[in-house]
Amino acid sequence: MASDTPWLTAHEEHVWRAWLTLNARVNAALHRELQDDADLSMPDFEVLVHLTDDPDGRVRVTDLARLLLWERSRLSHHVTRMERRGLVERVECPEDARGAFVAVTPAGRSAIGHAAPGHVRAVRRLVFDGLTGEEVDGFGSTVDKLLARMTDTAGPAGASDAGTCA
Amino acid sequence: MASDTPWLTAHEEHVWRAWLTLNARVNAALHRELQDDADLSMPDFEVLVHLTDDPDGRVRVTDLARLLLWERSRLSHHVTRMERRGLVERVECPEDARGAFVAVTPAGRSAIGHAAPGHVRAVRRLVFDGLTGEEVDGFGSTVDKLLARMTDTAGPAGASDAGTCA
DNA sequence: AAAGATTGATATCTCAATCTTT
DNA sequence: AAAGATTGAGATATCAATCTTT
Repeated sequence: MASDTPWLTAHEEHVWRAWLTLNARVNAALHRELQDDADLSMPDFEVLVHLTDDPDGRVRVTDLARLLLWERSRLSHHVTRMERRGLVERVECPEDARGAFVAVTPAGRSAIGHAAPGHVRAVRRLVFDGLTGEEVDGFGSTVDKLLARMTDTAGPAGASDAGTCA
Repeated sequence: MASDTPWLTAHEEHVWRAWLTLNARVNAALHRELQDDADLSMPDFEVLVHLTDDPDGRVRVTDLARLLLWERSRLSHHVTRMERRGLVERVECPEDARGAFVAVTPAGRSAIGHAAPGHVRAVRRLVFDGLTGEEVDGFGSTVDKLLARMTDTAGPAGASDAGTCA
């Protein structure tokens, strides 16, 4: 390893490793939870969260990709698979024939409705229970600060902002 | 959604979403960094970190899987691919003919040596620069607390502890 | 039979084309 | 040509067998 690189301090190294490990464990636990409860993967769940957040239950492909921080091609493949399972469907966009919506189906709503309570319980149990209000606050503001600093530094493509179809 | 589930508070929900987003962005940035610098993926890098941490540069398959929080089968496939690229090699275990070591090759050491400085710089830039010492401390102890609480709750298989071959 | 590890089939992700509409 | 989206090929991940040694 090159000798002129400022290395992480022992404490930082520890924090960094702990962060990586914590993430892996949280993801694994939530994955199992969703799988057992509703036969959904985490990506499935994320997609459904954003679709059901919309009043009309449908979001333009590019917008959804931006919300998810995914590449459009990944989303397209994923939608194809979820469509095959009846969880979502593609809907043509009247105002722009190039575009398309992804829309939740009743089955999709049912699936996330079935999954959400257990998922929320798991997030609570894994992340928030046992932390003091002070800790949650400090944790949150630190995460926010980190996030704010990199908002325009990373992430695949900062696409347009067309909330509606046009 | 069922009505008797204690939902996340607005603040917790915010923290949780921020956490997910931050992770996605950090991972994406580090991925690009490693890819550009040394043609390594994050999983490649993680494997090499644990191998080069060992004095002999080799670790038993099951132990490595535990360190990585991976399933053995994933590791086996990954080792096959890394072996094909000359980064690691499989070594028979003399004391237990069932077992095997994964060992770094000189090319593997060279690759991680080439990747490490940029990677460390990126971690510093993304996560630690701009945080006060207090914030880093608070962040670290919170992450530690979370991690400690779930140590035996999650993760694929808490395997044996054979550090050496036997 | 249990432990250590690998294999094969399938699902998913990534990257570079491709296709259509603007 | 640029924007919106999809496709196909190759890489990686997951899950359930399988194989060998203890």
